[in-house]
Amino acid sequence: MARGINKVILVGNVGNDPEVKYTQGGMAIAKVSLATTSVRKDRDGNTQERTEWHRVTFFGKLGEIAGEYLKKGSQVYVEGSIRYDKYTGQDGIERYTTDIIGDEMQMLGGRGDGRGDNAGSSGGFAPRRDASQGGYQKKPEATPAPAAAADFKDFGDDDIPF
Amino acid sequence: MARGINKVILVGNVGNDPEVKYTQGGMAIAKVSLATTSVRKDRDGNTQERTEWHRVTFFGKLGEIAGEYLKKGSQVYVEGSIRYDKYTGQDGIERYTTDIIGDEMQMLGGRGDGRGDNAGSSGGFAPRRDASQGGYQKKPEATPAPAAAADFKDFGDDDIPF
Amino acid sequence: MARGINKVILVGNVGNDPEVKYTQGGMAIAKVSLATTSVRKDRDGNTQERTEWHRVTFFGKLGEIAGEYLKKGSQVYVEGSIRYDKYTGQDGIERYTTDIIGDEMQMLGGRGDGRGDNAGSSGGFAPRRDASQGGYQKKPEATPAPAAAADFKDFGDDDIPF
Amino acid sequence: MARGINKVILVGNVGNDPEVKYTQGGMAIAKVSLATTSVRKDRDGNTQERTEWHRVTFFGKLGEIAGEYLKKGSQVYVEGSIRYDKYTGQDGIERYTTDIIGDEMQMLGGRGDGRGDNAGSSGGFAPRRDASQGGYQKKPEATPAPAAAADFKDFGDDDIPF
DNA sequence: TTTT
DNA sequence: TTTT
Repeated sequence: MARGINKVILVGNVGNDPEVKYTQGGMAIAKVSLATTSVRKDRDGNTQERTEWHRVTFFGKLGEIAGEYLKKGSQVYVEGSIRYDKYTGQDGIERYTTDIIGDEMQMLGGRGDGRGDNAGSSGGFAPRRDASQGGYQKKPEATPAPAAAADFKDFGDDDIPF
Repeated sequence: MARGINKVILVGNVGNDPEVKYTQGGMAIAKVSLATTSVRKDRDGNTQERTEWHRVTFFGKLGEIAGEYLKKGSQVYVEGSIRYDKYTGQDGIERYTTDIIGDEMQMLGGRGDGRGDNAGSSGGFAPRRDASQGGYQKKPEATPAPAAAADFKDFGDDDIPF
Repeated sequence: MARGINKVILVGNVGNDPEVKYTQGGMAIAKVSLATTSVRKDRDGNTQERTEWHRVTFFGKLGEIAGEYLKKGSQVYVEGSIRYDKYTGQDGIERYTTDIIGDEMQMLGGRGDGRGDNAGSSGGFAPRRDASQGGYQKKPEATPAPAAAADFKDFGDDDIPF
Repeated sequence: MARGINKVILVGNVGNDPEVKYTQGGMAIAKVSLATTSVRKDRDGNTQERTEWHRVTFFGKLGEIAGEYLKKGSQVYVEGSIRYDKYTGQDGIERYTTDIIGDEMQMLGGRGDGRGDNAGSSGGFAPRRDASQGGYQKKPEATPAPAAAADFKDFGDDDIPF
């Protein structure tokens, strides 16, 4: 019986173009690193800065959207949960990983790349140019058109009046 | 184009047994009041306490679960969004309402009712006894068995490995 | 005794330049409207869009920062709580208001990549030009220099190692 | 310049009595494991359950409160941030840890009805009996009386009217 | 290691 | 209207 809430909310900048691969069943898995930086004053009055790099994974349709629209430098809102895994490396040593499994994503800042070279775009968010070659594995079949970059939230129950 | 995040997280105690009604299409709509109380010290060192009463609405399957399992006094986690509405009363005066539209709910505290009279129950959360008469409107048709009280989160994509 | 969590997380666009006033004790109170828009498909496959306008209030130092840095159109992250109030208008009619009391704020989108080509700028977010005249009431005394626009989070305990 | 939001919200059950130690400066550091369990149906209709064990650390006053009031089995709400660290073990191997740094905590479920029959108790949550011996290190000096177990949120600015 |  |  389920017990508990495991929720993560991140706003940060993506450190790399997404890596996208597909399961045998054709489900997309997109991975990015996401940086969140915080500042504080230490007791000497000096400003201290610290950056956490989150490994964020998106599955399914959201993985496809992330693979299309996120790129190095994008500022993004991510909501998801923390997942801890353990594996044994080829060297026989047990290692641990922590991943954020994203279940909602929203691009921020209009022209989130900051390279500003897509002037003339009416919206600000464009698919990455190399998206069709991107990732390290092709999707085996035709990709359904990604949902508008708009809001990536899944609205489950179509009956619900907003 | 969607822009924005509108997210509310509440943990509080329910002030009343849920009111449940059904749309013509058979969708459940459950409403409860939820109290969240905060304390702080004022500048005189006195403890000040303030309670907010949130109007929480659950639609669809979650509405059915809420109608079955929540009752006056239940401690509950609710995640949802804020919705503002405006209507004109019969007196011709415009009025405004604020509702929390719940899209996740989880009961807290094991036997959240405190009436402890359902001894023998193996779990602690039992449907309200009067659920079948509850609310102010009957559901027009047979209610599908509610999901286990367990975890009320909708897991959208069955492909996603946890 | 306090019971409950009342937390709101918003990402949206500001609808107006902030209104700032000061209490007799000199505490800033800044108010803005913040829009969050969501989209969904209705059962006919049409895209439906709905915008909520949140009334957001910032107190104290955060109110000063909001008053300086937010302006109409700013995209912003806000974390806070919901507060419901009731008052009786001059017409003798009871009315209700809902406000989001912000306790954390972070500006978004301002060339978040850091590769900005206007090197020499300290960061991308500039105070509003008319900030010194802004608002509808002056602060009675000298304003302490606002914290760097950077991260508006209050780090309470200086002892805590990040 | 700070950029980003790194926020975690957990509701779960504590797996062990807290371990509390103190820095040379006398600051408490309390650590607990917190379990969050989720369920979902796999594609064969079988119920799958998965538990994440979060390492949660509380510093300062909140660490003292956690050390006093949390115990194995407690249900608790925690809000904080994720922190990743890397260290080299005595075996010379680099290892990584992930911790949740708690900055708000609230105990849940403590006889949420309030009609409790052990009148005379001040409230439902009692300090752990062995708190004075608890943890694996003593605090070097007198502990300031912990804040009421009530609400552990730090209200920063005493001027703020709720 | 928790909880249901 | 809840809860402590």
